[in-house]
Amino acid sequence: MADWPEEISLEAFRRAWVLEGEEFWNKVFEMHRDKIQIKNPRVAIGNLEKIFTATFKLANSKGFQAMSLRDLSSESGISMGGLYAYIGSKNELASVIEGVLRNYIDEVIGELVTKDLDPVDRLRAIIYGELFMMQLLNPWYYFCYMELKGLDREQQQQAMDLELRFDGLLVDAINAGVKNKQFVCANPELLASSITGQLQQWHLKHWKFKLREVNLEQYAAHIFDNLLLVLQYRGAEAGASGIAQSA
Amino acid sequence: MADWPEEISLEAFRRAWVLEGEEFWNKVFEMHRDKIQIKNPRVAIGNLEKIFTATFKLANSKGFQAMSLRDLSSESGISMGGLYAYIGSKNELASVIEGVLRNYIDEVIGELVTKDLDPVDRLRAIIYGELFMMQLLNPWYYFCYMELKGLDREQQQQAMDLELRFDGLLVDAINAGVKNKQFVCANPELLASSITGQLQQWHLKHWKFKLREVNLEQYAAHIFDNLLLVLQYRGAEAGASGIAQSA
DNA sequence: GTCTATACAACGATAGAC
DNA sequence: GTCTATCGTTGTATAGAC
Repeated sequence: MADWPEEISLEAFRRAWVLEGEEFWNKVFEMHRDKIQIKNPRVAIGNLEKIFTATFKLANSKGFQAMSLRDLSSESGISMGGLYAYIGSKNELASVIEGVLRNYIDEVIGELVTKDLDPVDRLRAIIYGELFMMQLLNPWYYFCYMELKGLDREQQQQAMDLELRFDGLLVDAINAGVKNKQFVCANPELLASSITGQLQQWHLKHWKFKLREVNLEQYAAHIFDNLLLVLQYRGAEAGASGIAQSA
Repeated sequence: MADWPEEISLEAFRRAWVLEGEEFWNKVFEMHRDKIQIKNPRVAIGNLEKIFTATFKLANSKGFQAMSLRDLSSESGISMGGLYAYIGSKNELASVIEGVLRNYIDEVIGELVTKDLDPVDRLRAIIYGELFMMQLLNPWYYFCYMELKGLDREQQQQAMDLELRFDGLLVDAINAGVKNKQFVCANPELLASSITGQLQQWHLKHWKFKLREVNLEQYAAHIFDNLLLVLQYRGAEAGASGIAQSA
């Protein structure tokens, strides 16, 4: 568990939460150590990274169902027999990926709710935090979004519950601001859904942001500034995000 | 080709454009008559509807790749041999679905650009029109969104081009309003992308709207009213959509 | 712990009877 | 125009050598 950084930047977020590198894959290994035949962590961690990375490359371009384990074997450089020392079955591989991501999101969300922030700062933290997560775990998010319907019903429900919980964070912050008379909002739940949908665009429509040459900070400021305008927050027009508005 | 209705309602849109019933499936049949072995329209149209409807039911719940032609055969009530009188191959079936939808969207968009509307009315027409389309062709939209990466690169590009063209409609309307000094907007392209993303939520997150008991008119008004707030359009707070704001 | 070789079920697709 | 029967291929998964 980590602390939310005081400074809001991708670099500070990257330092506060371990979502890449050897330390990250070590945590992934620990999370389903029991479902794996290989006991030696040093060898398991390296191969897990190979398998997951290859899965993302193949599934996120042609689709998980269209990816065969022969594809995965040649892309990861691990033989078909070797794969089964790590994954149990093809469907379990997808299930594990969803489980790991959901676990991480839960952890970050759980830490956020303990923070005592005023409504504006809270909304900023949620928006920037989720976008930083999506940036660092981009292929994980995209995979889980696109392949969710391939999982069993229980897991689909857990993913939907998580999304509702995330919406709930936004709703609570909006309602707090409405109570303060800082915000005006007729339907906080619908507005929260809109924000969540816009955040998810960052991984769903990566091609478009690349084409438009929009970077993460610009997109975060765009969502946040527009949200304050919708909430009719005073001072919103001046760029209340505290970060330069995109040109 | 049809005329855009003066009144903005799903019923008026439904009357203006033929997107359901026998007449609709007849148009679908005409659109790829040459790729089909069956010549008798009366029998072909009925089976086409069965095949497409069954495909949507299966693909939109478990995924197109995970759906076997044996599944499709039993769901549609047409034998495996019979299917091949209509579809050429499994991949071509997905390709045809994307082609039909893109064709329809192009037609509606093409008709819209010929209209001479002021910026606010134009934005309203685009938002409501696209949502009405998504409502009537819901399974088509969802299928094309989720299965796009299974199609060949050329077709993926055409789908992305269409989305950029749709964003372009919004950008033009926003820019016209900025020129008129009706709107304030620093980055019309990014705002247009946000709107498109929010519109697509209507078919992507159907479960959530159902859970929240949000209907189409409420969602349309939500997007439109918030857009006017973001554009700092005077009178936006009063619910400029002309339709009662959701409770 | 990783590999090659293989089992065998399920797939897309087609031929030919009706 | 639609069906049943069947083809060859490819898929997931495993056994057993190393």
